[in-house]
Amino acid sequence: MVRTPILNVATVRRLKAFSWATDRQVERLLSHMRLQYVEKRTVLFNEGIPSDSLYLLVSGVAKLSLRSPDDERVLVSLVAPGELFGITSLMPGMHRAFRSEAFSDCWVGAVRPEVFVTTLLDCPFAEFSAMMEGTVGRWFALLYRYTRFQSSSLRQKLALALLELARKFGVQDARGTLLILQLTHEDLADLVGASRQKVTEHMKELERRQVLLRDRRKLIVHPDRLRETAGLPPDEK
Amino acid sequence: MVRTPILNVATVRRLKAFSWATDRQVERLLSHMRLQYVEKRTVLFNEGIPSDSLYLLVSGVAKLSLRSPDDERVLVSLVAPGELFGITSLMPGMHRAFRSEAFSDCWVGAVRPEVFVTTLLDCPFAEFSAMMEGTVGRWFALLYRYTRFQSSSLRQKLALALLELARKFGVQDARGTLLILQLTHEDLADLVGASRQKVTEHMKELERRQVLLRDRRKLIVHPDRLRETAGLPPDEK
DNA sequence: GCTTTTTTGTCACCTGGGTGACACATAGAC
DNA sequence: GTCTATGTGTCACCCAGGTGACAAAAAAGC
Repeated sequence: MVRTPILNVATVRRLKAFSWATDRQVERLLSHMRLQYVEKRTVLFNEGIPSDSLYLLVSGVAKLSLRSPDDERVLVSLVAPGELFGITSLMPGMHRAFRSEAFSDCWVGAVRPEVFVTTLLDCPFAEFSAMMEGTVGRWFALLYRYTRFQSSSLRQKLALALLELARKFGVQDARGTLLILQLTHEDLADLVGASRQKVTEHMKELERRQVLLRDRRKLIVHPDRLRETAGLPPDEK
Repeated sequence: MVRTPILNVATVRRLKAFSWATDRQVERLLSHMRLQYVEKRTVLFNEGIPSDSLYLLVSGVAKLSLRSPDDERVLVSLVAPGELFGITSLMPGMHRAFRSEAFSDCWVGAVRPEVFVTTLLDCPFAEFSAMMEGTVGRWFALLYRYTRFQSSSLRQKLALALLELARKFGVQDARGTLLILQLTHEDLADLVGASRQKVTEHMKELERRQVLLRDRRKLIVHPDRLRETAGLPPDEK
């Protein structure tokens, strides 16, 4: 028999995430929080689905993971009691980046992100979330890339890195997406954490396979073929 | 001869980061922005120093990097024109996580984070930044770990992962820091992106070296020795 | 133009860590 | 307690990618 934990204002205010909030704010927040018991191994949300809730882990341990192209599981992080998770819900229209499941039996509180923000910060949710996107959104993309790196071959890492560069520095061109950037193989090597020599080899190979081509020292890439070599699904944007 | 770029309201509003702001907000923000020219290879800020400015890259390319224990440079990201960077300044008392330098000659605008937040969001900076820390702070820590992973051996990765776990799940114990968590070697392997077998080998080795010990299936670690094996400086907290 | 420096391309060789296989230990389940 | 699951420890073998070395090709100075 599982006893429902008591979530009172004093308990919550002791958590680092809320130490700065007032009693009234915490009170209001709690009144909007749906508490649920989640059994070990149960999936709370999956990667890729729209995110409409922010979670507070009340007790137990939660796990954030993702499934790589070759179907390996990457354990991104373990969530400790008192932590907030499911943060993608704070950014407009963003889908879940990771899957979350209970690592042990858990008590979890869920709030709508709008309630969370307006209660604690007293500013419109739309503005807050646009702000988040403009500032930390980029960091998120980075984290995403690095978690993918975890289980990738050098070739895949290169493809992932080039995709990111294409998104940031690419302009359309008759032959593909032109990167307006002077990148040496050494720069790429530093970006993917590999040796310069191997990067040279793989870049040659990618040229041979028509995934990219070079005009002097400018790169022209084929995003869809890059996605393919990176083992990503064929474009969702 | 370098021409100072013109930063007017219309130009700035076209940037993704500000598309949602009003003319008046952007105007006020610009009036508080110090524009500076940064020559290629010049360091804008170094890792570890207090962060008191938020930057907008106006033109050129900036580079975020870090120096790993064995002195390799890790290129974390390249910043494109129109992007904000130096985001650590939005979190209370946080130091720069990465070094930033000009990858090409750049024009950069700097604002105080308080001005940025109060202008665009009209809510107290202290609250906003506490909120950021409680929500995305954790993601930052993750990003930090992953960037470090980039140039680490398996042994170092393990040490880094265990340090993070100790911070989250550790309780003081006569023999060290006890992790209140039932972790299998397979879990650890998924966390650092390695095979279960090698994790077993390295864990044994760490036990032999007295970096950690096991009581049944609970781990007791020695954070300072872990820092050492991870190649981190001996604790700054 | 010529010279110097920086990048690229390609070797041959080495090593950290992946893989599969299997024995042994531990911990739940009953 | 016994039985069965799930973890742990340790092999032998293989391969992706690191390292060093050096030649060829581009850029950058001048």
